[in-house]
Amino acid sequence: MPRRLIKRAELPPTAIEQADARPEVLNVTWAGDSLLVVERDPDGSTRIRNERAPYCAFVETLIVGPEFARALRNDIRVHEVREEGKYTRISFKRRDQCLDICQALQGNGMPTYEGDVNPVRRWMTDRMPRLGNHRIVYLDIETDSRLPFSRKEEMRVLCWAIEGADGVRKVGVLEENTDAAEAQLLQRLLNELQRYDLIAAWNGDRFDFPVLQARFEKRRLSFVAARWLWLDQMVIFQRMNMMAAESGEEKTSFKLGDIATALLGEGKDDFDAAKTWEAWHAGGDERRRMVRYCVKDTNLLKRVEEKTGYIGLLHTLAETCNVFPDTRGANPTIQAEGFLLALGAAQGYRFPTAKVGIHSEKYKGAYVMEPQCKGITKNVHVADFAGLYPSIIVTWNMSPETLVQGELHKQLSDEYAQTGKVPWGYSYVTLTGCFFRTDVEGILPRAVKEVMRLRKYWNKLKASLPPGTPEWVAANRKATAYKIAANSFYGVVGSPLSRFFSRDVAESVTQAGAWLIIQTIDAATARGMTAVYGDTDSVFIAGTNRTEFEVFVEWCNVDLYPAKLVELGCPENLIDLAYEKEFERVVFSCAKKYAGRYVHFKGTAATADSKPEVKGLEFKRGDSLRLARNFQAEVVDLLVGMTNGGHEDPLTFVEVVERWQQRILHGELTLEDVQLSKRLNKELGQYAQKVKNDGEMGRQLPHIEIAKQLLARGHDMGEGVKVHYFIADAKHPDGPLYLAAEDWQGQCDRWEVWDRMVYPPTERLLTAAFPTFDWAPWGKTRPKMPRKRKVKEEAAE
DNA sequence: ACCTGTGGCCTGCTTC
DNA sequence: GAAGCAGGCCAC
Repeated sequence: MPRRLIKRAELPPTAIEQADARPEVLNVTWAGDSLLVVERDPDGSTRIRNERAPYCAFVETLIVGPEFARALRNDIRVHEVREEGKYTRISFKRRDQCLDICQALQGNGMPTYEGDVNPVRRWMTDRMPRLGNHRIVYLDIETDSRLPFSRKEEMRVLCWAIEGADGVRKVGVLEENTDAAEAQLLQRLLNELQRYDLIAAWNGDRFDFPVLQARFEKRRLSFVAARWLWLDQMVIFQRMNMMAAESGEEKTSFKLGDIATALLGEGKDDFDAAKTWEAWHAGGDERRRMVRYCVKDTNLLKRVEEKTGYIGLLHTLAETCNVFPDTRGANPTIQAEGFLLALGAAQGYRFPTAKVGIHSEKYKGAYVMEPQCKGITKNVHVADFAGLYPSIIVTWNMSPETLVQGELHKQLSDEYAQTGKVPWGYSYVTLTGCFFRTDVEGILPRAVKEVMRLRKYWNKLKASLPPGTPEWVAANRKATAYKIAANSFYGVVGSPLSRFFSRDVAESVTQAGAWLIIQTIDAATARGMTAVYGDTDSVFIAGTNRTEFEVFVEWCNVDLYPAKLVELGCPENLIDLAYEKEFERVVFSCAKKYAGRYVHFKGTAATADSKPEVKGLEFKRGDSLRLARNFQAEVVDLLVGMTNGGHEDPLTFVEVVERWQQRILHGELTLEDVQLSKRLNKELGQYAQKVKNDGEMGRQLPHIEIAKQLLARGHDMGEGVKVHYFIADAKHPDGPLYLAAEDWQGQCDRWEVWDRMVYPPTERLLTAAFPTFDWAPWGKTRPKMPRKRKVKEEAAE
């Protein structure tokens, strides 16, 4: 069996990607029964036009037959019936009628296709328009600080600042505290925005955009939101940065000031944003400072983009997936839907109408091995599967429509049980018992292959260009966009809310992966090596050397997998194990938590400034104490650091532990040292609240209780907000006392900070590295409380 | 039309 | 102190 079937990287991209002379489409929005289409002609003129919203469903031409087609044409709800080859398109006058008829046809055993597709997506899929080259503008506004966000309708806008990607800056300041002056201020903003197509603001979806919308309406300005794409730059930063963040410190805050400081080495202007009203009211220098602060913010937004290129990448992804680069277009489901519907349409394939209200049991996921080694383990070799899930999808030809179901599945299972051989024409997944037909290529494997082909094309082009040039950056973005798209397919198949959901397919993907790892571990063990760890797509092997392990990996690729996959009926083989790195030493705290230092990474020898690899430890977590992170970082450095590391005497670490213990119990502590940060992942009201057995309301988690307090003080405490707090007194008579960070007075519960928050994470790591040494005694610093007297004794007095 | 997935560790709260 | 639950964040 050939190891590689895809050799099409030389071919040019599809026609979709080639430049054309059609108008650029900047935005399409669904309003009532029409679509608002924003377009720009080659001469640069922009216009908004109305189109009838397309409400369509497809049926199979062969099944529907000419007579039923006639009946449909005579139905008053039907606008048009058109045969388009294999499928017949039925257009409806209203969306609810389209959905009703789909359900009725489905009930009568006539399958319908794509009947639930949103009209904007329908339009995009039918047209495959040329995505506009959106002119980007960064925006920030300052509003009356005396009002909370919940009263945005009454919240006067005090000033605005915009900066185009081209560097053009404009500012507007409220002249006087009157409605007329504000109307004038906002009208100027609207005029300036006409030159742009995409508006980016930090936290824009939760603040700037809704406030502006509310104020435009309040001041009765004529305003069509659909003219622009609205992009919350913070949301895409969070999404794209998730993959890149190195330490926990970077994750504690998504405030623009903190991000800019970390990224650009320069934060926001020194100005208290909670005092905008006072600053505006004072006028003069105070007011000018507020305006400067606002201008600086928009400039930071622009520079964050120049540094990260995330909006540029989003635009490329949007182009690739036939969606718009706004906040919504950053969702993987939206991207995958856009890509798959477009690919299906181009290849004459339509997807079944999505069923509503499916909810399903969770399915089994990846294989994670308990670490099999204690202490400091030397010379551990790591191999992983390249693009595991996409390659499984192609190798087994897994797709919702190639999955064998019902009676045939039973027949094939019986046949397999009797003969011990996978029936011809099908592939088999051992751990789920699912079969996939292999006589036709599934739409999902087809999509994965197309994405892989295009990724190769752009990578090859990138390699031919001088690094850093605009052409190189563009090719790099294209390649990255395709990689992201390829990885999102599996998640979308596993999501019950997506139209491509198939529990069996998703579980077969993960279980084929688990099976592959287990085969690999078994083979390594049979050769006398020791598998010490593995997670999803990786194996960690000790008791071998570099040459032997290289030979083993090659043998897996050339012999082991091909033979096993033929037995399972796989039509091709994209499975590829790659030797990634060797750890000189590695310490496992538990599954998903370890630290190690390299001998080499992908063949390149580690140098004195190579950083150790740290996974999952509190050092990497944004919700741990800074003191806990710094303490653990020092211990990690002594354990596995390149220049300071390599210590193997526990007493070296005892000194460090005692120094940190003294510092925390007696030294100076700042708020930043001891505060915890946790996100609100729901609206405050959505959190479960229990009633205790005694009838009182139970306590909620500290960050939720604190968030309620802050809300009462007028802070915005919506979903996504990070709550900062600290432990003031763990032994307070009314139960543990947590306080909001803003209530910091320089005091906290030092014993609690050390015993419960700072020491345990590192204690676990030390115990993992030196299992025979007792690390517990350093963790009990709180003095014993005088024993509480029993109520009886008290009463007797 | 809020919404990619599962596996795993850990904390805080309540009850037994 | 153990067990069960909610919730957050991380590995993949």
